[in-house]
Amino acid sequence: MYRTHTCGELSKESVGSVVTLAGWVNKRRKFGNLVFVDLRDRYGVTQVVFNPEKTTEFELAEKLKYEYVISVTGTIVARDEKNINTEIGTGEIELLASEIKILSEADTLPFEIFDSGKGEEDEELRLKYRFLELRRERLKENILFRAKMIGYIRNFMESRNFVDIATPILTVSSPEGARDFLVPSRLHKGKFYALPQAPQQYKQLLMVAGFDRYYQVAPCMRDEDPRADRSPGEFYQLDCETSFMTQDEFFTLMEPLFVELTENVAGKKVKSKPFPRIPFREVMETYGSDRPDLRYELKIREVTEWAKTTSFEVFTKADHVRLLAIPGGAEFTRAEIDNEYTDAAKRSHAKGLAWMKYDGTKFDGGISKFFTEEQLQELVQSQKIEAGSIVFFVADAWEVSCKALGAVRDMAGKKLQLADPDEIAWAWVVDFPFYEWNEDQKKIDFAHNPFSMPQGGMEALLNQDPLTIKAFQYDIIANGLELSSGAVRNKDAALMYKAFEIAGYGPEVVDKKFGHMIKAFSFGAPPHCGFAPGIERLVMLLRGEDNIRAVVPFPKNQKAEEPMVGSPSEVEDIQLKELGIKVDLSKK
RNA sequence: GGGCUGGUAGUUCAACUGGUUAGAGCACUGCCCUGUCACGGCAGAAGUUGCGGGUUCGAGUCCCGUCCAGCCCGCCA
Repeated sequence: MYRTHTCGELSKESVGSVVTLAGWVNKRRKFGNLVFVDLRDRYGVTQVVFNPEKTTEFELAEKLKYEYVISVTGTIVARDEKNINTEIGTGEIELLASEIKILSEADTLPFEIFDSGKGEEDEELRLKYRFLELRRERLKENILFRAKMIGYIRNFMESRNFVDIATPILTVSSPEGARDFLVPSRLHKGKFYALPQAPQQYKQLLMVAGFDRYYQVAPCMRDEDPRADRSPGEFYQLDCETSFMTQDEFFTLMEPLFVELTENVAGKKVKSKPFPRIPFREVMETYGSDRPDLRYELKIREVTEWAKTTSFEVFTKADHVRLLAIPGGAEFTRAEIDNEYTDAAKRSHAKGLAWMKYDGTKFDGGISKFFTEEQLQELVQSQKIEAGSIVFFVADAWEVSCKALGAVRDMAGKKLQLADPDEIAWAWVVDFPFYEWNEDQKKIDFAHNPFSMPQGGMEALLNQDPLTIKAFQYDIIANGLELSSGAVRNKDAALMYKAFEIAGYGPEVVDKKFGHMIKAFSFGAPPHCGFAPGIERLVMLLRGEDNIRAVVPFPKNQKAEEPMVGSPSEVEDIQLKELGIKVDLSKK
């Protein structure tokens, strides 16, 4: 028998019993005639003591090195009062060893498992030895949390009559959306399957089929470049869809899941219940982002009217002038303002970032000299500027004036540590625009999913300025992350043809691309809506991680490679031949 | 595809304006140690400073090129 107990479960109650533990040598402390080993497994750490008077295998114990795998039999003894270790769960006892088996030796490690809290090793190295990094506490806990969370989600979904249905992995390529991963077909040379970017069409077909409530922890594959919060290549979604529910009913159905995950699984606080439902336009104008961190206030305000009364040309000529006053920001240095905040604003396409500081009686620095005393006092009164604030301005088109200050808001929130790490501020963003103006092609485009239901239906499509039509399209956001988009779907053929017509697509295009969907909808389709929160983002959010690779067991690097197994790789010529594929690596 | 930051021992970092033999912690090797828990002590081994070229009496440090990594933009609901 390799073990009778795990390294995390023994306590004072077990004193006197003979047990066998197995695990890895986490730490080892040698004295001449006494060896201590911290034995680690998935469940915890137990101290093992080797005393030459109690074991005939002391020489073996002296050979133990980091990460050897051993099995030790001995007696559980209580530690003396002064030797109790309160840092570990099993700190009141130790295993006095009599017998030891070395199950596996370990080479010198590329990095230490026991985390001494210094800097992090190069990520390339950690990915190459991911199986070692996964032994570390933080990563191990993230992976265990992920499993626990998915288990909780399944229970929640099942208890509400959702049915777990698997949809195809080998499916069909579609030109819109993200770039597809392709899989060549052997039986149909020259043809390709595509890996699903999301099971969007299948889940709608399941609604037509009458399954009523569907869910799946679904793998999604997209061949796009990664970001810190975006996995290269593949990720998972809690994909779900419901029939016969309005948008508000759907929110009410799903909200408890996020509350419970926050409170029961992660042990954190939910900032506001029920979750705020903020229209897109309002969230943009107030926070400068469609996924703001709502744990802190810092609201952007429009001051275009005030700006017109000044003689500062940058302001009087602009379509929109907005400001963001940051209490405490008067402390910002010139270098911070110029390099960090201005840079953030410019990345959001602002031409510049104007600022001035307010000490409670007067404004100083930046653009303050362009305004009269009366104009400044009016600003203090109307915007309730607090003493010690810095006031940032962006004068530009609507979107830029919002987004640039949103980027400034993000940076201030991070630098001033305005967010409580133990709090999750959930919210629904609703009323996304159905269409948007494509400046490059000078035409109207779908803003998001063309299958969303336009608010106002056919009436709106026929009579309203398309750019003012809203969709039953929503996001669930938290702490600056977008967890998911979702929508009430458009299941009406006439509505769909009209919606596409406005975006410049004739019925033949719709039929070619989506004929199978329209056909399905023509045989009795229930009204339906859903969403698909990202699993990795949920874990990141609930664990407070800011890199997606910290919550994925075997992630790909920035170039979408997996250094450990060496994917992607070349394949045998015979494999290519079977597929009728020739590789041409010449440029262009 | 573009921008920013970085690349020094197995690893994490240091080396002031160019200046002796490139240092330290952890890991590794050997020895000492019976109550440690980031144990301690003594000794030791460990480096093509990413790579190539240049400037210089002298380059880890300056210049040019190149490769690699992370983050950001593009892209991605």
